[in-house]
Amino acid sequence: MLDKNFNFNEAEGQIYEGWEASGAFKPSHAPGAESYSIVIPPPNVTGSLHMGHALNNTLQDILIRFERMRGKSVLWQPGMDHAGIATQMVVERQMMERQEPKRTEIGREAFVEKVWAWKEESGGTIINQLKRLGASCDWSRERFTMDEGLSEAVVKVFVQLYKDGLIYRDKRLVNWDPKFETAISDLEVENTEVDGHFWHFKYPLENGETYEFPIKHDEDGNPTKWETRDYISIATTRPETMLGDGAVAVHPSDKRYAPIVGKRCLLPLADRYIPIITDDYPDPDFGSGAVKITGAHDFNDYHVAKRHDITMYDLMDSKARLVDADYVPEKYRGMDRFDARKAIVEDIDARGLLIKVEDKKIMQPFGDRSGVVIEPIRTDQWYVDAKTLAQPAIEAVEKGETKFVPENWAKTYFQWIRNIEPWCVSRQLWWGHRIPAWYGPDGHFFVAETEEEATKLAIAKYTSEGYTLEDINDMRRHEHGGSPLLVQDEDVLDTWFSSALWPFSTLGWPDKTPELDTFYPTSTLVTAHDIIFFWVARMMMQGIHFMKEVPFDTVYIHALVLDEHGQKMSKSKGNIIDPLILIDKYGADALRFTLAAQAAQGRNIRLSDSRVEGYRNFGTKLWNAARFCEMNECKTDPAFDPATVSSTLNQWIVHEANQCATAVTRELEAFRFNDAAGAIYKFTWNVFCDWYLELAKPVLQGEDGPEKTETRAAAAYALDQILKLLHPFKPFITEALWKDLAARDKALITSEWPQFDEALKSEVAATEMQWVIDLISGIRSVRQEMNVPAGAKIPMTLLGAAPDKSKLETHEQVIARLARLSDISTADAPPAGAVEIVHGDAVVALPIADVIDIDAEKARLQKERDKATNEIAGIDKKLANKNFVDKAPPKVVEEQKTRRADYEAQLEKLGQALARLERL
RNA sequence: GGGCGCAUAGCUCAGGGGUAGAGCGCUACCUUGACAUGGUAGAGGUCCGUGGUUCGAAACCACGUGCGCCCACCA
Repeated sequence: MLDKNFNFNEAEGQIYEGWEASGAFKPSHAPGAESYSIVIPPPNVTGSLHMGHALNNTLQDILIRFERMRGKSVLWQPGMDHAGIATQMVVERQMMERQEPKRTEIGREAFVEKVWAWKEESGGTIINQLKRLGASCDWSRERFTMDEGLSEAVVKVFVQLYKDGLIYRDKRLVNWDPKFETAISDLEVENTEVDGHFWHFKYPLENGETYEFPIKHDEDGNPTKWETRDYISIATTRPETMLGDGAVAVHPSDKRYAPIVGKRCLLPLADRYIPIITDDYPDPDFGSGAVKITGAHDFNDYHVAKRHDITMYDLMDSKARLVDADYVPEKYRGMDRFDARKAIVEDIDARGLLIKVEDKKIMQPFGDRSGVVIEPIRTDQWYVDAKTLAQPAIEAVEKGETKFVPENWAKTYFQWIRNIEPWCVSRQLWWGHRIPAWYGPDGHFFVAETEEEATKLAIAKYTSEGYTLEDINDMRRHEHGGSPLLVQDEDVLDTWFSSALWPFSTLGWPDKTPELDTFYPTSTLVTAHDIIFFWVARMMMQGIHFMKEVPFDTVYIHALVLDEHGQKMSKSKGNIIDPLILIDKYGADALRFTLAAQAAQGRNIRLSDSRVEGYRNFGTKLWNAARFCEMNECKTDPAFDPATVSSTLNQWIVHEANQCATAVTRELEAFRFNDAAGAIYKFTWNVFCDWYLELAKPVLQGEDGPEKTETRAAAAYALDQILKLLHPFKPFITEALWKDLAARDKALITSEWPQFDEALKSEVAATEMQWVIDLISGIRSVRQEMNVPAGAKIPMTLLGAAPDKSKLETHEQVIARLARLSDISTADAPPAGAVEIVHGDAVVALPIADVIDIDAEKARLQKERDKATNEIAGIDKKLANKNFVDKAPPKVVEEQKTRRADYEAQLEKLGQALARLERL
């Protein structure tokens, strides 16, 4: 006997272990089975489960369980990401807390070892959390981006792209994170508007030259007043970079500055002279119209400097301190950039060259992980030629080889990928895939899979340049102690470089494995829109380049999970809802169902506790329905054939279950998780529990016989259908019930998904049962309105034609029970003093004269009559419209006519009932 | 500056050319033998505004208003 409630805390773990132990999570490889695969978006090894993961993995698990039950050979490939910066940060922080020596003190090797140790010890908490959620990944295939196989793939890809000319080394301006002292890609920079200042400086002209600068204009913009200036006015939001100015630029059309173009001005503090040049970049209407050009510290200026061959002065070191260089005045050397800013403004002011300071909102770049201001710095880095790789990735989506769902997200994808910039992939970190490039003498470098390979390349290269082997050996022993000929690049690759390979690297590439054969391209990628650029686009590029096929058929983009006020959850806001707390409180099933039920396409999800509670209650409802079935010995009967049931009630539930299966299947196929969840919810609660079980009670609790036997089997059948259809959403409770209710040869997780079956349809039964349900509802409604005590039983008389009378007869017992009737009769004329309900073609009379309030009853009937009259008026208006009758589809016109007739009939009966009341 | 999205019940949100929906909340009644984590019955809506398309618009289109988000080098 089942307990009164599902003890999910106790059961979930056991059930999960049972699944895993049975091998249910592995692909079936059943002969002839279609394959279906999903690669998990690998969570950071440092991570713990947040609500975004919960949603993401719930949806994946729903698809996986659905397809598994549909008989496909299913692989959900799990794994984790080494998350370069994030992990390095975590371990360094930990070392600091333990007051251990710093990373730089213990050296690279020791540090990397520590990270691995940390990973073994506490990395991957999230895997266990995913298991608590019920994720049915094939854990035997778990991968890690830094494990041997995947690292091999990374090296192969890097070398191949290099050979293809799609990876190159370049010195250019890059986004530099001074906290982590590494380059980062454009995507890792977050531009945020902050309060800043706009400083206006005077740069004095060389040799005290002067010019007339217009300061007033008439309506037509012609200057009316001039002043004599011996300087050019520039404005900047970043005064500290002025030391690196190589020029001042104005727009060629800017007449104000025409007299001084080509001349030079003094760069204050630096005491250098720099040219005044023209370029299209300055906007004459902004600021003073003159822009200082700092080629080495600003992306715009960089391009201007390149165009005009203007000297770039590198001002900052890796920590964004001013460098020790002859072009930096001694005073500022070694100063932090912000200290330098302050000092420079003061010094400019002291020289009388500060015109004014304005407050100004400025867009400032921040490192997405470090949170510090990003500094554009010139460095040597490795770049991927993303533009070339992007081409086929664009075409693949254009041609529909990969589809976005909702398709709108394809626009976002296109917008970015069509304007893609070179991707900086090198990071000055220690935790990650080391770049397979080796440097040798004379500035040569060699890209190869191994040092041995690189050495061969080097020897060939140096030999070709005329060096003898002996020379090379000399070079090898160049320094005392024998420095090696080649030194490997110190840098590692961007984490996303390895995650871009995830769909094929996890399946065994570069080896030709059966898994690659079977499961690539993967079927569906489930992810949120915030990593379309970081991840989806890059997987598309790498997947197509290396596999010659797109990595997935469909990219399903789900919503972001927000808090109940619509705010993005974040630690700093303190509004994080921890999925594990919800799981403890309401069970994994409840959380999963909530997320699925709210996962409408193209919307954010606002999560609230009450919703989760509601869907936990749904589980309890199901549990108790099952308990009822158990108590009434509704056992699954293998010999039961739903197509041959004889009672209308059973035909109806079979029909409804079939309809529900069709709906759930259709909605899941279309990734409409919310509609799928809604369909099974309604069927379970509003059809099976509210009506079927109630209607079946008289039979189940009545005398033994064929009808009772059939009903028991039908109830068990319907319940089994529910368990199956609900299983992807609520795997634990359904599996528990499946196991408890009957001895089965298969666990629910591997049972067969209900398929639509034409033979199970029964519109006749559906119509008949709807009549019964409406009748009962109608009587209940009137009872309530007339304040008939809930416990009181009252008689009822039906006035109607033969078909209605026959229906009434069939279902007399349940109607009496559910509507609380003492006696049911039929008649041709209504009894006196009765409340009358118009029900289809019939009239239901409840002779409760002694309890009814005549006026209230009149009011009720009048209200209904008014409603019917209004409806008829509305329909008449339509039907009177010639255009409507002519142009609307005949079906719609017919519909309106039928509706009108129905209301008309109702109106007539209501009129008669009112007339009878008048006579009382 | 470009791009995307959203305005429907008190709250959170589905839906979608003809008849307005869910969950939660609210009101009244009900400890009836599966379930009070429940049952029954209710109240509650100018579907943001304006114009257009259409026989018909809450739905489609345009504009407006308000609110989000993404991308972007205005110093």
